[in-house]
Formats: sequence, structure tokens, C-alpha cells
Amino acid sequence: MNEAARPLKRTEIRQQNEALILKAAEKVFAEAGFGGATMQLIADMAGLPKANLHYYFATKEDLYRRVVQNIFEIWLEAAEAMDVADDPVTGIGAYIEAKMAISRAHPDGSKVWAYEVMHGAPVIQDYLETTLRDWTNDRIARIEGWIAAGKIKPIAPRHLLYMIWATTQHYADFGHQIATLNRGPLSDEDWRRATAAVKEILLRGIGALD
Amino acid sequence: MNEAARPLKRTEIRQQNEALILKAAEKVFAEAGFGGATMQLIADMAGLPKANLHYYFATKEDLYRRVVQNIFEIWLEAAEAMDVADDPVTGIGAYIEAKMAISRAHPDGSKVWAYEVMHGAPVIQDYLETTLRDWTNDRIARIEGWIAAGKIKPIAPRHLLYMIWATTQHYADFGHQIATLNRGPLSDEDWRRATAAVKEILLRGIGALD
DNA sequence: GCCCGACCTGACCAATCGGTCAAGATAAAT
DNA sequence: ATTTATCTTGACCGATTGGTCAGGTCGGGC
Repeated sequence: MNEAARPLKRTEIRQQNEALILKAAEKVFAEAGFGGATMQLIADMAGLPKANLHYYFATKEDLYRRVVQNIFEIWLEAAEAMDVADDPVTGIGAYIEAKMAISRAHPDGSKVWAYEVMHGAPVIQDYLETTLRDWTNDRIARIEGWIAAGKIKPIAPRHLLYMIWATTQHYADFGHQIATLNRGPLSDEDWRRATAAVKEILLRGIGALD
Repeated sequence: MNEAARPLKRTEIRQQNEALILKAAEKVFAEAGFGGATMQLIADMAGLPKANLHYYFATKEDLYRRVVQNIFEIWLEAAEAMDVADDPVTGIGAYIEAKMAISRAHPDGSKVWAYEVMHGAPVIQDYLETTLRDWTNDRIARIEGWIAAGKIKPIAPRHLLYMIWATTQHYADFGHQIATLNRGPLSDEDWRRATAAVKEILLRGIGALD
């Protein structure tokens, strides 16, 4: 992969191999789930001997945990997009766009997250109860403010958030089904149209348009 | 389980045991995925010896296939709810209500379906390309009719369907996350409110309300 | 040039997996 | 009552799994 055989510094070796393993693990966990994934498969995909994986990650659970945590961080960064503006059209619109972009850029990560939650969130239960719950309550308060200011209709803020999560992540988690119905992977234009459709229906649905 | 030890007819034995195994399998496959599920675990949950499972279902794949097909049939029956009326509010509203009811009644089935699609639909790929694709195209034509008649705004019908699937199934597939944020399982009233919120936002989003 | 600690890996292991099978138990046809 | 086909099950098997380990390689401080 690298040009020639340049000598690598110790820290570079560690960073490079951990990243390589995490990337391969994300793909394999997304394709096969935790139980269906094997360390041998991840090793083959990373181009490393299996024993080398156990040098960097003690157990399969440790590796899985790191993959899930990485996704959660990407999730949280995008969540800040909702605070860019004071009006709901710009704020919620930017959040939907950010989440759609993540669904396209990190479909495997989204699937591993879905897998983890679907199976009772054994690894990230504490994150759900702390970070995610706090973030959700803050956004609910923000949406209630928009309702009180008459900027949107008095819909249920909590279920609006669930609908945003559901619709945007659907394009990653169910990407195979969508691609099958579309007779092929979504193009740039397809993604633009999908994002526009989701934004339009949700924003009009809460009375922020027209 | 049965009162006393009443003698069972041959056909009864077969039906009863197959149903018992399928029910246990649905739960285990939903909780652990295909790879994470074991025949021993399913056997224990069904209260039967493992060898007995292989008498009724030759392989683990056969058992999994039957579980996925069962869910697909439930899915299709509910899809007919969309054709109950000529106006979009009643038709789409009934479809959303039917799908929300399924999410509540068959959360494990929904999860197994999600698992199957997330992993490339190796078992039900042909259903996606035939039955589901035909059904989707028919409903798109129907929605386009409503648009042409001026009953709803000119939204993208395909993405409206995706949004309905995503939001309704989210309450099953991500039920654990929702329950955690809700500090407990959803009550009857919670489900009623969730269904109303989804219906209201989606129907207003396509311009069928107000 | 030497040495130490980080890095690498083929070979190996106990545990568990899906699946098999032969022998016994039971319901129904004769 | 005997036969027959269905149902039941403990014991077993080869294959694969996550994980270990001893012995090697190699970068970098001295």
C-alpha cells in the first residue's frame, strides 16, 4: 500500500495497525454481527495474522467495544449541527443533512450501532443512560421553545427526534433493500433527492414550512 | 404446560412442536443474530433436546429461513391496510397504524428482518426483487395518483414509503434505546401517542392535513 | 555496536459449534 | 396383538472458534 518500504516510527506502527484493524472490524461486524464475525476474517481483511490482532486488542469484545465507541463519537459530533441556528428550519434541516451524510459515509458504523442497540446495548448501555439521554432532553427543551414561540406546531418533540433518527439511519441500515428496489446503488443525485425529501416532509410535518 | 398428560395426535404434535421451536428461534435470532444464535440455546428456550430440533428443521439455515419468511408474510398482510380507502389520510393513516401495531406485537420478528436486510438479505433477496418491488411500485403509482388529483403535495412517493417503514419499524428495532430514554417500556398511552405523532407529522408533511 | 522493549507470528489448545446416528418410545393402521 | 411409521434423545464427531505462547524480528536509546 505504502510507496516503497519506508521505515515506520513506533507510534506510527501502532496508530496505523490499530486503524487498519478497526476499519476491517467495522466492516466485518456490520456484515456478520458480533457472533457471526470471526477474528480470522477480520485479520484476513486487515491483511494481518490473527495473533497480531490479539496483540493490539486483547479480546474480541474489546475490539467490538472500540468499534461501537468510535461510531458513537461520530454520532455526537453531528448532533452539534442542530445548534447552528435559532430557527427550526435551519437547525433541524442541518441536523438531517448531517445525519444523512453520515449514513452515506459510514454505513457500516451505523449498522454496528443498530446491531448493538437491537441486541440490548450490552456495551453502550451506560452511554444511552447518560450522554444520549442528556442530549435528547436538551434538544426536546429546545424544540419546546420553538413550539412556545409559535415557530412550529405543537408536535411531540421526542417522537420528532425518533423520526429523524429512524429515517436518516434507515438509508444506511437498510441500504441493501433500498439499493435493490432502486436497481442499483444510490447515485449522488439519488442521495440529494432523498435528503431533500426527508427534510421537506419532516419540516412541513412540524409546520415549519409554508 | 398442558393440563394433565392428554394424548396428542400426530398432526398436533408436529404443529405444536414446530410452533414452539419457531417462537423460540425468533427470539434467539432477534437477540443474538444468526451467527450468535446457537441451536442449543434455541432448544433450551423451547424446552426440547437439541437433536429434536434437527428432526423438524434439517439445518440452522432452514430454521432461520422459516422465521424470516413468517415475518415477511405478516408484513405483507399489513400492507393491504393501505388500500382500505381512496383518500390518502385514511389509507396512509391506516397503513401507519397497522405497521405500528406490528412493531409492538412482533418486535422480535422485526429485528430478525432488520438483521437479515442489514447483512445483505442472503435469504430473502428474491422476495425483495419480486414481491416487495412490485408492491412498492404499485403503491408509488397510487401515491402519484393522489398527487395528480391535488390531494397531497408533490413529494417523492418512494421516499415517503421509506420514511413510513423507517419510523414504524424504529419503534421495534430500537425499542431498547427508546425504552431506556423513556426510563421504562412504553405504556399503552405511550404507544397511542407515538402512533398519533408519526401519523400527524407524516400526513401533514405530505400536505394531507390542514 | 549493543541491548532492551515493542512488535510480530506459526503452532497450538480447550471449548463449542452444527450436525449425525442408532436405539428406544409411542401413536395409529392392520 | 402385531406391525409400521413417526417421534424422541443421549452420545458422539469433525470442524471451527477465541485465545495463548514461545521464540523470532526490528526500531531506537545508549
